[in-house]
Amino acid sequence: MDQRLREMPLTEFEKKVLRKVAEIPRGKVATYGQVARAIGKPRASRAVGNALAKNPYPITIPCHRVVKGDLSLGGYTPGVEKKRALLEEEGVKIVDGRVKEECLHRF
DNA sequence: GAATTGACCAGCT
DNA sequence: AAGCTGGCCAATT
Repeated sequence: MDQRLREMPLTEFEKKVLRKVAEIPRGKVATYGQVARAIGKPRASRAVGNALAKNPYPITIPCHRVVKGDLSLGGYTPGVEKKRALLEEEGVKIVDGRVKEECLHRF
């Protein structure tokens, strides 16, 4: 429990990630690679996933709008099925576990 | 301070 | 086409 209270000093990198993800419009999704590139670190897709996994602001940051570069759902700590349901409810079309390219948000 | 992990990506076999 | 390996970034142990 003090683990959470311990500290939450978001680094610049994380802040950029959260900001980009937060600006993704409803009904659209972005890939980790896209987000990583948008913040100036095209090879930091992993760190992006980590930032969301820690999820400093679960309400401010709709992490479910971030998918893998292969357009597959990717991962989701609470449950991938939940993620798929949320995206579909937001208007994202998912076929065979893959998000439609037209649903990708362009930065 | 080194080694391991994690919601990944691209390239090679 | 599917599976494996290496590489990259930040955080945790």
